[in-house]
Amino acid sequence: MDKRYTALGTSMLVLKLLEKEPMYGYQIIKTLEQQSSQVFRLQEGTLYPILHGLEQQGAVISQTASAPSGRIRKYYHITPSGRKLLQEKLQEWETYQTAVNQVIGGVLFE
Amino acid sequence: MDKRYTALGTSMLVLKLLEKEPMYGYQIIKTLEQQSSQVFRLQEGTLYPILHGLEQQGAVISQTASAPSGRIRKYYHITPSGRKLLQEKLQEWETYQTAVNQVIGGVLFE
DNA sequence: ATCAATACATAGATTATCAAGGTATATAAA
DNA sequence: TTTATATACCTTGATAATCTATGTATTGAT
Repeated sequence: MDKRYTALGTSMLVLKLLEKEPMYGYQIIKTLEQQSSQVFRLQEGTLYPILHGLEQQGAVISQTASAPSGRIRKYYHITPSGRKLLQEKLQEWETYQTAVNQVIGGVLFE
Repeated sequence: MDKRYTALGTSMLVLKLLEKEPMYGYQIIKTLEQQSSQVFRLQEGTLYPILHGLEQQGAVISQTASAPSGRIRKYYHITPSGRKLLQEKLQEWETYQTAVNQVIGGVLFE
C-alpha cells in the first residue's frame, strides 16, 4: 500500500482470507489486491512479518507443500484461536468505522 | 486512543471538526471523544503535533484569543487549502472503507 | 489550601508499514 | 539459449503515526 492505513486492518484482512481457505504468502498479496480492486497493494516486507507474528501467537499454522509445478509453497491455516482473534478484529473495525462515520456525518447509516 | 487506528483518520477528523467551527486543542479532544461515543480518546501528545503539522502545511491557521474566563486559548481555523485537503482525505477514507468491506464481505453495501 | 479540570507543549519509545535488497525456481519470449 | 518476467520466500533499515510520560500554568470547586 502506498498509504498508511491501519494496524487493525492488515492482519484482520489476512485472517479473513485464511478463514475461507489456507493460502500462501504470495497468494494472499495477489488475492487482497484483486478483491480490494487494487486498493491494497501489500508489500512482502509487510506481509511476511505479519504472518510470522500471527504464527507465533498461534493464530495460524504453516505447512509446507509442493505445488503441481513442483514449486515449494508455505500454506498458512487459521486456527481456532485465530478465528477468535478475527472476530475481535472485525468487531473493532465495526466500532471504529461507525465512530468515524458518526464524526464525519457519513451517509452510510441512513 | 488505546488502539492504533489510522493515519488517515486523525487529521481528517480534526479538519472535519474545524470545518464546522474554529476550535482550540482541548476542545477538539473533548468534542471528538463525545461525538464518537468515547471511541476516540485522542492524547495531547497526538493532537498537538498534528495541529502544528497542519498549520505548517497551511491547512489551518491559529489565532490566540482569550476566553470569557480570561484564559488564553489558541483557536485553529481551517483554510481553503485545508478544506481541499479534507475533501481528499474524506475521499480516501471512502475508498479505504469500501475496499475493506469488500474483502470482509461487509453488509453495509447491500 | 488543595485537588481536579482546563490548556498549552515537548521528548522518547513503540509499532506498522514501506523501500530496498537478497535468494531461488518456473515459464515464456527473444 | 539467453533473457526477462512472474512466482515465492525472506530480512534489514528507514519513516511516520501514535502513545506514554513529563512539564508548565491557570481556573474553579471542595
